[in-house]
Amino acid sequence: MLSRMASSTRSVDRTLKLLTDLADPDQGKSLSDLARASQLPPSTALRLLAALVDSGFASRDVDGGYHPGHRLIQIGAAALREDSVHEHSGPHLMEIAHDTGETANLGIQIEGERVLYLRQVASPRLIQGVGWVGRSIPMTGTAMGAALTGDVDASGYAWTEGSVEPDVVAVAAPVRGASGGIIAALSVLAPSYRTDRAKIEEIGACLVEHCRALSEGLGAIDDRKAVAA
Amino acid sequence: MLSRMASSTRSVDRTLKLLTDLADPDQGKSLSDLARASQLPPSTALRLLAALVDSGFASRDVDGGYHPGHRLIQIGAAALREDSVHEHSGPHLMEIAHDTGETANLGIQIEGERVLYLRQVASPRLIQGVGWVGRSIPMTGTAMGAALTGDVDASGYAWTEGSVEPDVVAVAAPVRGASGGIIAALSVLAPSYRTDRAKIEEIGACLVEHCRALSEGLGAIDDRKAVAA
DNA sequence: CAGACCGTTCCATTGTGTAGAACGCTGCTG
DNA sequence: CAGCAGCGTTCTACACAATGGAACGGTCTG
Repeated sequence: MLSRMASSTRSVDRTLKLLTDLADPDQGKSLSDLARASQLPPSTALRLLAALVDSGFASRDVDGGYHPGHRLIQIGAAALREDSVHEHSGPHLMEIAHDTGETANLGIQIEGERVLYLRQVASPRLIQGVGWVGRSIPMTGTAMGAALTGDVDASGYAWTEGSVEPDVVAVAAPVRGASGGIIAALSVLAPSYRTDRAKIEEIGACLVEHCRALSEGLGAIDDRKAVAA
Repeated sequence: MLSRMASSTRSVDRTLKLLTDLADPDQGKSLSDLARASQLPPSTALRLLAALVDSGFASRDVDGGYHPGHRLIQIGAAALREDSVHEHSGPHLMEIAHDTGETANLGIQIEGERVLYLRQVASPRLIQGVGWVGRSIPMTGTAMGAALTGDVDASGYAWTEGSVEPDVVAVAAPVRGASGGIIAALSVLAPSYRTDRAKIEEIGACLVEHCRALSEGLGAIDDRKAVAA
């Protein structure tokens, strides 16, 4: 691993890595956890985390554990607000969740090879435990990934079974921006046992229709340049 | 300004400052703008920003301007998801906006002295231009601030006129967590000309009711410790 | 009680971050 | 058209900020 001859900014790179780990829901949040995840000596991790705490990017609870800080929440909220897709998808997601009775999601492509769940409206009747917002899944083999690459059937949607989780059907359709390119995807996740072929078609039609409306709204409003680069 | 003898982490502190400025909607986004805002020589700012870009925290558009990057969006989404207040306030905000016909907001206290707008549902009929999410206002003299400090009238809400913006009435009520402390506030913003005393009372009653329901939901679910510290 | 693991402080070493100088570029303005 | 101002960028020698090993006290386990 003698990589990174990029620009000689070790402490900064390390701190940003720590910051990323800090926001990762799957990670432990103790000093040693974070130090180990970043392959740093505890003393170094401690100092860098202290800098994050000083700046409000992290906070510590009484047990000494680290959490995302208020500044991170502030910046995140501001960044999301600048994302017009996120902004306008809200009502559509709610309608989709209502009409299909299943969980509706908004996803975008990040880092070229993954899908980030940006927003989620849970099935109205089902009290759903897991939230996927902020997590990412691979592009390949998933309905979201197919939709984001434009790999959809004649009706305009893609679907898979068991790709994200076992016994779950995923249906997805692409959202297009003002430039015509695909900038996001809407999807629905539903348990396999209550999802037959007819249901999938119904969901697909619903998604395609809402994606069309959402794309139209986005095209009319603004062309945010570097939002999903 | 000979402060910060804190812990000797200059480059990190500076980078985090740049990151904060980057997400500030009111700031210019060119290299010189950011360098000036942080009082840094351009060469230094360039290198630190390059580190942010390398890590995906920032991105550059074709003009050379800087923007929040995908990682920032990812982290922001994850951080917001961990905030149970944000999560559960959604339906309440929508109902409030629907029932009152005005814009409903969720705010929390940050840095001890300011109120951060975390979430907003615009008035259903009014196509509202400005979004306040991610921005902050002072505690003192605002309805949000009063609600967050518990400074409410007998009915359980606080209101002001013209404190955030001229000719706007603000009404706010506190949300309480499992520990009983105030962790957030819901508010409604309405133009003065269509808001008389009776309307304010109506809005106040609506807010208090929803805050009660929201607090109950939060108390029953989970006690997120350091979320508003 | 020994051992493991934790968070934290300290400090000599060194390598990373710093900022000034210099360059090419674009867009003003007299 | 020449002159100037401001931009983004590269390069470099120097100095100081960042590093991580060692050592300490605390808590938890077996």
